[in-house]
Amino acid sequence: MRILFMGTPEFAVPSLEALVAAGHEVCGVFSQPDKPVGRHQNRLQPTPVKECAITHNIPVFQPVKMRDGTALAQIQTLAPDLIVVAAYGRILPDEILACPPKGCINVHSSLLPKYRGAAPINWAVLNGDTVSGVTIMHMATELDAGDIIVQESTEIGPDETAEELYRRLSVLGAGLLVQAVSAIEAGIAQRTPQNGADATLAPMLSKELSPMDWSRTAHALHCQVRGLLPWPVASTEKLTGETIKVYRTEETGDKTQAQPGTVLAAGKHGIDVACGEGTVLRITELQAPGKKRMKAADYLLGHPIAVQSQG
RNA sequence: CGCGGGGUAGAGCAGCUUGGUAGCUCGUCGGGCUCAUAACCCGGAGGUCAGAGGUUCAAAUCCUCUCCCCGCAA
Repeated sequence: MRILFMGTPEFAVPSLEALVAAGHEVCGVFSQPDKPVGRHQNRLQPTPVKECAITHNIPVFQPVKMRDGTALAQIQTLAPDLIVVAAYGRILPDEILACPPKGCINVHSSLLPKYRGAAPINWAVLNGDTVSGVTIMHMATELDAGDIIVQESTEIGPDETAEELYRRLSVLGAGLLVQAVSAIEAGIAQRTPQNGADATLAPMLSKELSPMDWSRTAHALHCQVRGLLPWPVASTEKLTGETIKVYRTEETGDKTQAQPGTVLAAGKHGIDVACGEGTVLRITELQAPGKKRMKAADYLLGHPIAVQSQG
């Protein structure tokens, strides 16, 4: 099938690779415009999807605007049977959605109608969900609200981070996408409307989500730490005065009478901090300003933290 | 050349302002204590101070350039 692919970050790469590997004719790739990334703000970086497209000699298009007609004209010239969107980061106007004869489908990293929006994987982990998944659906005018073609769930491990789940779902989504495309090609694709009443939103993340409130339970904080990876990362300045990013934690299962935020222990196992409802969270990996990410035990060798008296 | 922080023993850090014996904690090795130990005591090994050049009687420290790492931005 002749397919136009739209995607931007790493998540979309396995889907693009899978379509190519499945023998579909990917006639073009849309990706977000190159942006300065990282330390060299003077240099533009291609998106992961663009880099992948180039290795397969697929023409790349990076329209700045989707609604000024040029994007539509390019699509009409490419004349795809189907448009596949995976984390493109743009809302497509109706005239584009209506363009390809087989329609537009989307790879979304949640079990829709839960977690419509930009950051479904992170929010699933932040909320302490134990199940996540991928949905392939038709695209509708309303964001992530289209009819579901196929869906597959997967368990979220108790210590799994959003970053790890992201990688797993990108692969899961790629496989499911190829199934869906085959079904569409064969004319046997399912089409199940979403129950809009069950819909929840997963908005973009921000640094405001980073600070850790030690009066929350160890479990809630553990979810916060896992869910905010790889960005913006949970942080606390209560321990040392400087802002420490917290990369990995464990729920100790211990109980304490100490005030939330009290450092109960600091040693080679990590830093144990009292949390809400008498629970205890152990920080095992962190990052100090200007430093690399390191084991909490290593950090302590050069930055002793006083264990506070419990009260 | 976007702004800022950093590179010192296997790990995490101090020392640099004011040049003059390479320091701390942990790990490691050996010995001791102990029923025993991740505990404690004694002793040892381990560093071209990121690299190159310069100033100087003398550079981890001051000057110049290069490389690498981290944060800011998403």
